[in-house]
Amino acid sequence: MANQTEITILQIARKHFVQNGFAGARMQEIADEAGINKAMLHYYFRSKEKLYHAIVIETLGQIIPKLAAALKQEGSLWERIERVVNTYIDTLVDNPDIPFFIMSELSQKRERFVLELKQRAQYFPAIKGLLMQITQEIQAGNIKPIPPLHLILNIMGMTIFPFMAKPVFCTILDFPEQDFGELMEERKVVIVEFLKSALRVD
Amino acid sequence: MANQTEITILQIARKHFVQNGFAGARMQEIADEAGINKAMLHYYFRSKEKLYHAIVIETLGQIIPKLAAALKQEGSLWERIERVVNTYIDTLVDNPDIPFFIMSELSQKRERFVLELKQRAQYFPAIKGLLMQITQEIQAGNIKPIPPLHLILNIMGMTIFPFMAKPVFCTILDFPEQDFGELMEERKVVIVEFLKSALRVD
DNA sequence: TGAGAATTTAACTAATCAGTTTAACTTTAT
DNA sequence: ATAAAGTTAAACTGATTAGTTAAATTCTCA
Repeated sequence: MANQTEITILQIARKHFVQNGFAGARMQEIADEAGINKAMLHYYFRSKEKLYHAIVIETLGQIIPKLAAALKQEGSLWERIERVVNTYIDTLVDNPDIPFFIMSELSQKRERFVLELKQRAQYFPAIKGLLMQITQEIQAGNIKPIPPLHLILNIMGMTIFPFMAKPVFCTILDFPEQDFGELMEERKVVIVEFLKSALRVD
Repeated sequence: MANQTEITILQIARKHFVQNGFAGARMQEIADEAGINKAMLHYYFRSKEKLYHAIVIETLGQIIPKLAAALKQEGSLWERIERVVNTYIDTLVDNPDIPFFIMSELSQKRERFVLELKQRAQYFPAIKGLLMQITQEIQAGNIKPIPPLHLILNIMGMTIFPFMAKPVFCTILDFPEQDFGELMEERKVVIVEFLKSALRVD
């Protein structure tokens, strides 16, 4: 179906944009690898710029709704944190080039990307809800005091960063790349336990 | 002096390569902004590829020796961790485009970059020393057991990730970008306290 | 002072690539 | 069946850009 073709194109094109940058990606090569020709590629997406933008939309669509769902569901602070960590890790194990694409967006089209984020502000209350829940738990004396923004940065950093650092990490520490997915699975437990230990009250 | 000119060119060129990718960066624009002309730019660096490579060398030189020094110095595990965290944060506050440049390297020239890292293997024993020290402290019962690789990922993630996520973080959480440096200064303390709390034994 | 290095300007080249066009062929739905 | 939409191949265009060259000017320092 056309729809399936479009999805294939978007996936392959994202790989090319990540590997070569916007200016370095070749419409001809994207078409070749997608099994269509250049005319068709323009027929579907009109221009390189519009193709790129379609990928931005697609990529945000792959992660923001899942994350918002994980945050919106009822549950204790720990259940929520666990869902967020698991959602990130599952998504990034399946789509390891997402962080690289977003970083290149932030490098090259920061303003436009931030605008795209703001248009999805509907999803953000979920994150602010998490912030509020952290504040409440601190006030109730259930977790150790910590500035909530720092806690959020800690959680996201521990969860997302390893996917970005994979090649450097594996090189410097002689860690085999094929075992990396397994290590990330371990992290689902390790991170939550680490957080619980860091935040438990005396 | 020629040397100062070269350093200026490298700084400006890195900015252009980050903002536009390798293929998208323009030798003419780099020359213009560096206050020289295109002929001079080629006179200094011979080609775009060699200029790019010079930036890789320069960038690695800005971070690896500092980090190795922070790790090599004598001291307790906590003194070392504190030095590493402070070194990263200071370097990244001063050079916020380094993470973006390295990510683009990892996206576009992963193999070559990994090779470049391996050539600096002399610096890595310092990191393995940290790993060993963690293992020893666990065995001595001074800190809570945790797989050392995960602990390293936690430290690096909490420290480095915020610099990568800055625009997303500030947008989603309505945090003013001009206060970001201050927040990172806070993190020097917050991260170490968080680690101590997470690793303290009952 | 004088030679060699550093720097500028401007024009040139060879190659590349996004996007268009045309003309033919195939599939799909009515 | 037939019209419309989907698809292909190939050639073309217009624009851009890395790298070169040559001729002139300025700087450096021995």
